[in-house]
Amino acid sequence: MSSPTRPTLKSIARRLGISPSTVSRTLNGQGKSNRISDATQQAVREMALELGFAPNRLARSLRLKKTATVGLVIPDVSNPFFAAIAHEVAVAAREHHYSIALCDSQEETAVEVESLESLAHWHVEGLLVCPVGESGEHFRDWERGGTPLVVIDRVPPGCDFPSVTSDNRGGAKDATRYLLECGHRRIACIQGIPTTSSNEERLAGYREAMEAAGVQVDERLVVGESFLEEAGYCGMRKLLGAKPRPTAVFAFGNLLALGAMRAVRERGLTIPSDVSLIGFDDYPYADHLAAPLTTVAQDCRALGRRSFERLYEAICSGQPAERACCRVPTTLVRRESVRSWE
Amino acid sequence: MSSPTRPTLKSIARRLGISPSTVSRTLNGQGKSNRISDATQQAVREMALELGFAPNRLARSLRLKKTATVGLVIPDVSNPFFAAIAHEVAVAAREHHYSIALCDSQEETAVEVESLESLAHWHVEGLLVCPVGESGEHFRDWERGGTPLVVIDRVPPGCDFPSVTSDNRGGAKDATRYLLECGHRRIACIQGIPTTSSNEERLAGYREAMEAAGVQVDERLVVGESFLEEAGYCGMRKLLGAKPRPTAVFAFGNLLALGAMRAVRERGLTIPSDVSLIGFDDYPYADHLAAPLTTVAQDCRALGRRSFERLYEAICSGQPAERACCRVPTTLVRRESVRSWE
DNA sequence: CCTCTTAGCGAAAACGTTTGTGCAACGCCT
DNA sequence: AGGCGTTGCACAAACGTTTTCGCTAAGAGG
Repeated sequence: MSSPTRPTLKSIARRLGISPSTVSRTLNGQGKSNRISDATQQAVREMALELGFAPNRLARSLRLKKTATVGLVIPDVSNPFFAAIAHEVAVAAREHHYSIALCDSQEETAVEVESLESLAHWHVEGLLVCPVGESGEHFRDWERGGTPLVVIDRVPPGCDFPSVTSDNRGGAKDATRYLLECGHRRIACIQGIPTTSSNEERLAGYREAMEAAGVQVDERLVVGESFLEEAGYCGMRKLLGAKPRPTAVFAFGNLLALGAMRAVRERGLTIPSDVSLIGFDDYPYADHLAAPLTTVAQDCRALGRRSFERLYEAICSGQPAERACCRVPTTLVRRESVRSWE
Repeated sequence: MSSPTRPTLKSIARRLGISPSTVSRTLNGQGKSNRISDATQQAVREMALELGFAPNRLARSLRLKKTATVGLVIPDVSNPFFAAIAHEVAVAAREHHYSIALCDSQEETAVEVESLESLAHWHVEGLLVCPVGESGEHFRDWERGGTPLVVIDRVPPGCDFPSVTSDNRGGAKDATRYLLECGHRRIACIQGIPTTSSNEERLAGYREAMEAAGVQVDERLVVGESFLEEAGYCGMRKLLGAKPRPTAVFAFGNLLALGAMRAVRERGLTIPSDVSLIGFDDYPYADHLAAPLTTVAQDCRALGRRSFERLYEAICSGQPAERACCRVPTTLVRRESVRSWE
């Protein structure tokens, strides 16, 4: 009872007493060019409809060497930032009649490696990946396959695939400059995974702005080593213990900011009167927080869409996408988590 | 240069001067049972390693009639609630060596229908779907295919597939009772899509609690018709305009609560002094909101995991999963968005 | 009546696997 | 020497498509 064996080209052909090729051609709109009579075409279409025929895409893909599928590898889909990217990719893929195979690498490089292999087995036509970022060795293997790949958000060290990322340096620079303009001088930052490009760029932007303003960076004030909430919490605890305490903190990720807020709160302090905070990434809730969060908003939708489109072009052209990095601008959205000193 | 044609069973066989079947058997660990000599097996394995052989899962699936893939259809992956489910499903799938094909139905039934079709073409072995919920007609077609399907969160009208949902009625009852205990009597609610089971159940729980407390439900105080943020906003605006104004509002979704907060804020009012608010769904940010949100927390992880596991069992057993609905308990997390009247 | 088009379709190979069956060659027993 | 069991592998079909090539029959032209 379970499987009434879906109809196939063959079964349709058999019922009509014709050959599978004829059925295939009509159903693919090649009836005219192959001189299938209108009568036959009619019959085929009717029968297909009646039986609810759906072509087996496995067989089709095998034959055509085209799967119309792209892989999407994401460190954690439940992170709103990545979720937004995934959403946009899914929408774009649908528009182009592509399917997407999703893997959640759980922020672990080992899982990421495994995911890449799995997707290779499925012969996806292209790969979109937000790398965990610690290492990029395993991407070498992928490269040999000749399947296009586009990296999103974080570029792992030693990886020169085409990428789509936010303008991290610019964003961080804007944020830091803003803090400086507000009169802050002891500005700390809680960074993410230090080896990732996005982190490095943000750090660079931070340093650059500090330097331009002629204020020395106190190295004890740059803390953190992962993008997770816990790291934000620990980082902020450490910073609050420092003396003199920094007057402003720049958190390099949404989860980091969240953890930082938890630490501040736990200490009985308030933002921004006791300490100012700026985050990276925006989200709908930011507006309603106890201290509405000033943050460097990334355009997740653009990230998702642009990356899919670059990949799609590469797939269609048969060429790997241009190695160049595509930068999506960020915008500083000013809310109320930064205190102004005059 | 693009495609150096990945190695196949055949190519390995040719190089070694043996037959593809032998290669297949060794690589599948059936060497012993098929009396392939150790020498041959050695040679095969080495060659496979050297060429970086990866079996073509399309061909494999075609032959085996097993794709080791499940479809996941979600109304909006960027919604934290669904994102959490997706994450958990992805993790569970990986543990069972299953791949997942993702579709975002964009909260539109038409897209959902299309997604189902697409996934059927791919011959996924099972389907997990969080339905948009307006209608369940199109699920009938799926049923004929004999492929197991599990519905998550919302059960559309007239759909009797196995499902995994939160204990919506219980959760809503708890929340309403809590409001009553706090002394509220004029309690409004902003509902989501009225035809969905989750909405109906929440509404039922609300009514039940009200009735049990002997307070009449004022029908003008139940507003709303979608789960989107905008609906929450409009709903709250309407409620704030009512006279006498309700003292408490129960929003049936996370986005609804968000929209409601926006409306309150815009009106220059505060939660909970001017109006109390309870939400449905929990999220990490709730703690840090201006008025830390009291909410009925759903166990998204359990929802995701349980649904995958039910599906997996159905797949393995060859039977469709039990029609019964699996209920995941909710917990009321009390924060500070509800004012207590004595 | 013979050839040439052209319309209309079928046969078969191929994509890369898996698997049931067949079949040599070898050793062993009687 | 003949029979038998075992070892070690090859052949071929099948999964459901797509596509190249070619075939037949009818009509047109001479």
